[in-house]
Amino acid sequence: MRILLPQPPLFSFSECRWFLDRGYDECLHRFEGDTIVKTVRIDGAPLVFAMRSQGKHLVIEILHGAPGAKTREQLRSWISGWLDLGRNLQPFYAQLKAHPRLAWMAKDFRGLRLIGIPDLYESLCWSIIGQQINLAFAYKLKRRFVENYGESIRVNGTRHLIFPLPERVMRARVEDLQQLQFSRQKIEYLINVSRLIHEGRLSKARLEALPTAEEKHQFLTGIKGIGTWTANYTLMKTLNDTSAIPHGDAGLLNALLKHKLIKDKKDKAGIEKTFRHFKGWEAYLTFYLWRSLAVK
DNA sequence: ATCCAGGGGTCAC
DNA sequence: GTGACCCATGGA
Repeated sequence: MRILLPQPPLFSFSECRWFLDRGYDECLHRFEGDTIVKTVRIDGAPLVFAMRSQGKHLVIEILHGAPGAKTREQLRSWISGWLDLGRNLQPFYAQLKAHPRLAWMAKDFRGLRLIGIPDLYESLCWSIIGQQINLAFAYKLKRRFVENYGESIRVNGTRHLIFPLPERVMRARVEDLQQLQFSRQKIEYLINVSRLIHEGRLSKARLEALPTAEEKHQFLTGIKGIGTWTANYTLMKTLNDTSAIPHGDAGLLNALLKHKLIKDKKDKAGIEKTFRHFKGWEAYLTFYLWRSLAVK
């Protein structure tokens, strides 16, 4: 009962693996050789799948979860969004190759896709958890969050963690989360977002229904704990908006400095000038710039 | 020891 | 609308 997904042009599983396997303590997926094993929720139900690249396809196997036709189709669609498989990267590569300082990335990172976080709740929680702290610590906090409030599923003797449901986090005790080294603000934001999602006042569908990026941005920043960085990060990672820029992002600024595209971190003109060459592909440029921090 | 982390809210001016 | 301050802790 395998699912086959054709690999689009300008897609490289090994390039995408860079992001998925960067050495951080990721608790929602892991690699076993060339195979990634990941947990997701499909219609709220936990599912564990394995995926590897084979020839011209991605081969997916469901290890846990109802393998019905509907689930398979939903998983296929989920993975397509996660790896941004439906995107034609040709225009982005044309712009990238024309850039005097960054053209090399088109060759060196060829086939790297914007790896997303299709689940809005997971995306917002991760943004809140990761705010202001270094990534190693952020992954530690995420693991504690998932281990304490999520579910765990055993497949062939291995334990797999499933991201928590908002209803559970909504009822979490502040003291318990403080024990896990969450700051009072992060706890407040997490519980509040959990409530909004659980009550249906905030959902991916509701967000997608808003006609413009500005309205989506406004809707998100109206929520406590979600500022301009998180709003744009969400548009980029969850709604696959290739025009979104996570303004103020530390990694983005460091990469722009590294490639001498800005003179300091307040150089708004330099930032604007750089992104002007990548209209419609700002999120991809950002993702490639993050990638560039890991080389040389 | 000091500064920065894949920020955001609050408050003073 | 801008800037100082706080949150909390880890890592370099």
